[in-house]
Amino acid sequence: MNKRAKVTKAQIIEAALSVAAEKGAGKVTLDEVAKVSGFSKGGLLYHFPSKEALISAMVQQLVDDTEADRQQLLAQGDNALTSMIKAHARLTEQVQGNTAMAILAAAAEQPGLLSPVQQACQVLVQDINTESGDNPEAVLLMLACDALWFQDLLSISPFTSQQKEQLQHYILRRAEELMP
Amino acid sequence: MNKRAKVTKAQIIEAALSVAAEKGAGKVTLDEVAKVSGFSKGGLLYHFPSKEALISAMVQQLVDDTEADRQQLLAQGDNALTSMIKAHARLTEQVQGNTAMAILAAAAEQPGLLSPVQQACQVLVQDINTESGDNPEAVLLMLACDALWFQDLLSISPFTSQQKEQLQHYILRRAEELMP
DNA sequence: TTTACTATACCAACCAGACGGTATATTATT
DNA sequence: AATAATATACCGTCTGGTTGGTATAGTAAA
Repeated sequence: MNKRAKVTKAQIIEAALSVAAEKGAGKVTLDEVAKVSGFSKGGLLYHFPSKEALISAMVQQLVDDTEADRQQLLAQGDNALTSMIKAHARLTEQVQGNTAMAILAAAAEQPGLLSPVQQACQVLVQDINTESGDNPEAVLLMLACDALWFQDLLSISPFTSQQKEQLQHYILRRAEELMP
Repeated sequence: MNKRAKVTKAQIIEAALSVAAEKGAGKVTLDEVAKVSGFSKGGLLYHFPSKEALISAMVQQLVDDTEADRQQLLAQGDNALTSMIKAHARLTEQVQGNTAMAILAAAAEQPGLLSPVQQACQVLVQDINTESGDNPEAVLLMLACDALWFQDLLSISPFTSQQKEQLQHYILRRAEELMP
């Protein structure tokens, strides 16, 4: 797969994510993605052999991006818990914060497409448990962080952005206390 | 609205929830719901003037049921935080645990349909903050509880059911310590 | 108590448009 | 020229929604 195809694929995925964000996770149709991306429907199906393949790629990109962020933070010396928290915060702050919409699009299309996400979650929990010596407090902080993310994803967050930031700082501080 | 209509509406909603759970949140079509519920498509549209109205009713039922549970626990003397945690646990344990699928179905159809959920969340946070004197620890416990629920909803939970139970107990214990 | 009327609850058939996907043609790139 | 990339034109199916109608139940007048 050369560079041009990669760029095109990325554009298509980005368009699909924005459709999901604006019209609803279940409204990701090939016609609409074609219109938004500027490519024709035939063009989409050249790069992704089916709609399912497209959504699967969206999910994979989300998983890969998040994992890359986390690995980078780990390499900088952060522990598993704080790196996870920071990686999540980055996802939320993203200017084009639609990346996570892949999850809802997959849940709408076929829940089975989410298994890469589950696997990534399992690895994460394992890492955190190993590092914290199975301290449930660590998992609790991870879950709280997750919830803020889920709430944003569904646009049901009861917090203002400032409150969310404060909460994230609070969680991060607690994590640092926990794993010095 | 008399009893018969109420029963029929409930049956339709139940069928819609099971379709969402089995086929995916975006696959809730009138045809499929008609087939599963045993009513005709015309019958559905007699009770719910549009698909959107049906999904909206699903969301409202979820909000109402949860709020009823919570109020009952509050009346028994529980505080806002522990009653919320217990109400969430009940939702998860429900034999026909599809109720929460309303959220994903709404996210698939039109994200705006989720605003009742957001309002309910706001009330919840307000109650918890008032009772705890704005102690962020209380919100943190609420979020952790939420996350377990979201993970189940999307079938991406990295925990076994036993681990989930343990975590819920841990959260509940912490909540009781926090608000004696 | 029968009869006429009305409202509720539901259904089968249909429609116009949207859907995912295919087949084929056309244009760029190498 | 050969291959990769994109566009156009369709096709069969499914979609949300409409229509006209039926059966049942209640209600009121005779």
